[in-house]
Amino acid sequence: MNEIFKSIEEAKQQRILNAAYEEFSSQGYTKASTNRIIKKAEISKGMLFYYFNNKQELFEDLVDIGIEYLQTNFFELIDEAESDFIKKYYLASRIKLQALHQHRYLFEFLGNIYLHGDEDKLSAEAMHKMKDWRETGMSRIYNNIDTSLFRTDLPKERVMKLIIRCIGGYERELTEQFKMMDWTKVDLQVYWDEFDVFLEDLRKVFYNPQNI
Amino acid sequence: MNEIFKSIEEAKQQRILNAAYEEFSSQGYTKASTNRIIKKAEISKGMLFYYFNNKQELFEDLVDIGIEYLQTNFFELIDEAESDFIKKYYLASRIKLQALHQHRYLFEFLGNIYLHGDEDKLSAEAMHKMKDWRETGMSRIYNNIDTSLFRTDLPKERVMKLIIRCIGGYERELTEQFKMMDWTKVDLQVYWDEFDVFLEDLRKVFYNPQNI
DNA sequence: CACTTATCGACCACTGTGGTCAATGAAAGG
DNA sequence: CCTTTCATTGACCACAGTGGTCGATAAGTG
Repeated sequence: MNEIFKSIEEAKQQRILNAAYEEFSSQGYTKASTNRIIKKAEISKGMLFYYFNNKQELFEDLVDIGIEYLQTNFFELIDEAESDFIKKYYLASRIKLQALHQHRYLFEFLGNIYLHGDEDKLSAEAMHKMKDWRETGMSRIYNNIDTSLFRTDLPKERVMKLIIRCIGGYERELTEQFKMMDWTKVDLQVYWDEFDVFLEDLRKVFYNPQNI
Repeated sequence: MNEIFKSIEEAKQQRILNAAYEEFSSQGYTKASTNRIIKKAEISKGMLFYYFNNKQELFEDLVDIGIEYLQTNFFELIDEAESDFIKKYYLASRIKLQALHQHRYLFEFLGNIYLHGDEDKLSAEAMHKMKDWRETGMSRIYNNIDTSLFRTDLPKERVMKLIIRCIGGYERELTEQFKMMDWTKVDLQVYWDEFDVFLEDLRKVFYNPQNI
């Protein structure tokens, strides 16, 4: 798909990808600056346009590469068979953090495309891929849930929504904290321990006491 | 403080304020464009620099005006005496929505100043005012909570955190939905009804059954 | 009438944009 | 060894957008 770029030194690829993901995810397509990207990636201007012919193609390649990466390094690692929702979500979070470690801004990049109104920069094919990827990915997490574990005084769907909101709120707190520091160097164990406590609380609150 | 601006037609003031809040909150100080502001506010370039001498002063005035507005139209309306946390949070949300109706991007503007790294554009006085405003405002909501209403099998603080995360997640869902549509014209009653159901669920889940 | 105040947008110097390309170094092949 | 191919650079370009100015008016006031 882009032989030249894919044939260069892996570390350099990563530097360019991460710089570009960060720039596009924070600025959106139009305001993203190729100059800032090359500065952050520490390559010359000529090289960027040698690897990717222009801004548009760079963007398209980023989407393709990103989708493929998450496909193999996130969604496919989620255990569809696991039916305990909280456990499954926990495992998914761990995998997500693993992926974030390598491509810190990838999730933000793909998530913000629609937010920035950059859909029109996507080829019909890429758009289809993204939709597909999103749906099958989500279904991997949200399907095959054993709702009989839930407390019974509330409708299943509402329990599930509450759980999702709680975890979402927690994730948001964490990422906001992490934004401040160089979290690739932070000892994550502390945070995982806190996370464990949090999930136990969730169990106590949202599961049927018999099933804890 | 800025007599010229404050003496003009109220509707025009609002148009300018909203346009500026939107621009600064989404772009940050440096990237915010006065050209886009005047276009959105439908005034001429000359007028903007007639009311506010330059970009910097415009920004400072926005902060001052915003803080004052939220002081009288948000924080002071919160009933400090209310000790039922869920009820209080509900009332605060209603007041917030009321305020959002008039200045849609004000909360975002003030909230994002630090995020965008625009603290240096603030005078020491404004900085102090903001800190003060934040702290007393927050304490108005989070102080004087009757934690004896909470379920007793979890530490109070953890129950409270869970509640906050749930409501935060819910608010986020809503604002993301609202971003898509012109929500100043939406019938909000539907959403308030849903919100009521949601809060009842929270009660059931996080309060001691005796106290529901 | 004069004098002040409100309003406009063409204009300015300047910065940053995406993209090009002639020049050079490095590697490979015969 | 020379030639050809590939990798790499950054000065350079036309252009778009920037914050800010200012002389020309129009509107109001006394």
